[in-house]
Amino acid sequence: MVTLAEVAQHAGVSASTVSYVLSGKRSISAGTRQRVEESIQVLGYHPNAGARALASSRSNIIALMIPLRTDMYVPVMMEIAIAVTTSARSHGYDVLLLTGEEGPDAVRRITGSGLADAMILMDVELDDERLPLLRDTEQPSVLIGLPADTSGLTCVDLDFGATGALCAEHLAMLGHRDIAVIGEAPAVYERHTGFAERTLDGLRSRSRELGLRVLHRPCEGGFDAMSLTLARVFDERPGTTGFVVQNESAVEPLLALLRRQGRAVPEDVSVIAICPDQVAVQASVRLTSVAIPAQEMGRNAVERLIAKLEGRGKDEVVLIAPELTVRASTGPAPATS
Amino acid sequence: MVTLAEVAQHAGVSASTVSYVLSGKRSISAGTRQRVEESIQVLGYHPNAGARALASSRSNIIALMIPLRTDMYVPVMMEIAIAVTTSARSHGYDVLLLTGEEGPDAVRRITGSGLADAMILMDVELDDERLPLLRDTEQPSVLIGLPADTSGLTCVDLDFGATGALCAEHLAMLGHRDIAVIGEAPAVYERHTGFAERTLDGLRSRSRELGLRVLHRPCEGGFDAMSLTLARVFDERPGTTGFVVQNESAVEPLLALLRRQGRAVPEDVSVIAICPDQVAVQASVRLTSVAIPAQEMGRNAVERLIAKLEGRGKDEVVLIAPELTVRASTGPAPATS
DNA sequence: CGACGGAGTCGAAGCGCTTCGACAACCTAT
DNA sequence: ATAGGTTGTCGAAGCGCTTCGACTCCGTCG
Repeated sequence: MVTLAEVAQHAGVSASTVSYVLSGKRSISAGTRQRVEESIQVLGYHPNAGARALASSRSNIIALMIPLRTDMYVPVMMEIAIAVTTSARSHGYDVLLLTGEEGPDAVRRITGSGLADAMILMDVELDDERLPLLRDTEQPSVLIGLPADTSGLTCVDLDFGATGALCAEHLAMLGHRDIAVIGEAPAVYERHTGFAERTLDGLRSRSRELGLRVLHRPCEGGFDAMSLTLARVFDERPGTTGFVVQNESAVEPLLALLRRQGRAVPEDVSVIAICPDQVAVQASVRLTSVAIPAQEMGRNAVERLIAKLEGRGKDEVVLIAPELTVRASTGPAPATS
Repeated sequence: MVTLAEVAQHAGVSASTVSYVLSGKRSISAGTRQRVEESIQVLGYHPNAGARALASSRSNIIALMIPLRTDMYVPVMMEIAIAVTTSARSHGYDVLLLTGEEGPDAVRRITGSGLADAMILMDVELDDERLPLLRDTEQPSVLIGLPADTSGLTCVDLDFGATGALCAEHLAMLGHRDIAVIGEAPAVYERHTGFAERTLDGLRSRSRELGLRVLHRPCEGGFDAMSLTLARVFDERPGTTGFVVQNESAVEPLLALLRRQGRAVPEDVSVIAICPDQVAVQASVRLTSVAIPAQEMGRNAVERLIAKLEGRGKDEVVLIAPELTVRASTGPAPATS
């Protein structure tokens, strides 16, 4: 293992000089810099992370808490995680992966041990028990998601309220009157995960203004659950012609079921999905959708976090404006029979 | 920030004693131990990770390199990542997330800096450029996946060769004669990712023994790609009655297309998927499948790694035996027309 | 022309922890 | 009673790095 001291000796300078070459915190003559950099190359030097963390009290690590559960749509999580990791790296940070499993203790452990300089939390509940800890600590943090009380916090999220409203508007504009929302699994609501409720609120209040009737049904993913849910929807509101699907693992089952029932999409029934674009274009019908901008959320969160770490950056709530892309799954409401 | 020294003072012992209480590396009297533990509680002490790493030259961190690409089925990756993280935590390790993006440099950076004590690599190519580095270093590592040359390496993977064979056997037993393999995206083969080729090899050689005719077609996920692929399959081999699908994002499109063409599953056509069980039961037909045991792979990899870190544990290749579960998507081949 | 300031470098003092050797106190076995 | 072992505790020496103050050159300005 090569140390700073060895590099210094090899380059004929003092250890501190090498350190300053590395950090750029003091000016170094061109000649010295070059000699040092050569020695680093030749010896294959890599600064020791522990020593660096100890001396500077910065680990250059960002902690990322991802949900453990499997009832949330996973690709989105994965995409965010990768976006976070990639952009963190481009700022010189590594990412430590934590699962929600440990809960608030994980927050204590990380802030206490100085393992990470900052953290990003995903899957935030409306009244998340980790929040008080975050407010108390010096350690910068960013939430991906929106709790009920955002005071003293920085949050990044898709504007799910607007997303719901957008769906309502699109369907209303096409002349639909009875619409059904296929929501996330019941557990997601019980846990009071903000995004699901906010979507619904946004959709409902805009629907009221537009004179749409809304039926909301939570739904576990999969074919069987969707089948039951769909039956009950048409049972209760036979005239339903518009669907908004939030649970992505219900999308394909829904399409298959509608097909099987002889209801054509989009001639008889329109479907809007809230999902990443990739999913929308890969489905068995090219789906009109509101995109979940996973990449952007991850990148944005990292950028806020870095800003905070560097002293710029304030507490703020960033709501990304939703965009609805019209594809082949929505069309004018059929003439009333 | 509370330090060891403060705990020591509060408990009326020396710093080294506190350290020994924490590590258990020397015997401590019951009384002292208790006083120290109380002080730790009262003061809310958390050992500083950097200092600990520096002094002990162990960071208690495992690095996990996941693929960046999006052409691989993501839920499996996510599941493995979560399994790795969870079991690492239960052994007292944290997980550092790296994307394949950095390539071999990431390996150098991690081993050089002592940021992690060991690493787990996913998405291993047959002739992966990271392997020489791993063989050269002292740092323990485990691959999830199987390269061409496993000498000096520890690998954990599903036995994809046997998986392919198993699929062939099942279809042969049901009387099918012409089968098609819907493979991963072409890029996966070009990259020489081991699992895809091994599945195919296993399937082909067993098919030869059993007298099955095999048509293999790589396929990007999604409806459009699958539609093209399927057309070409039936064009070339109109008598195809059995499908083995490796690319999970092709499963639903395939089912939808078959339905649309009026081919009933499993009466006219049988479909086997290679995918996590959850996917198989949630599909629009309950799929006969060979499970990808993501959890087990993750857990297993961590256990081997810990064993190596503790000095037990040798280089070995662990191939998990595949299990085929018969569900509703396979049945006897239709009588030849 | 002397005082001054900036650029470039060095030495030394830690950062908070682990770990080694030393030592005191006690408990056996002779 | 004494040698020998255990057991429990302490002090001190680092681990490899950052960073502060100090120092030496220079070039510059009044």
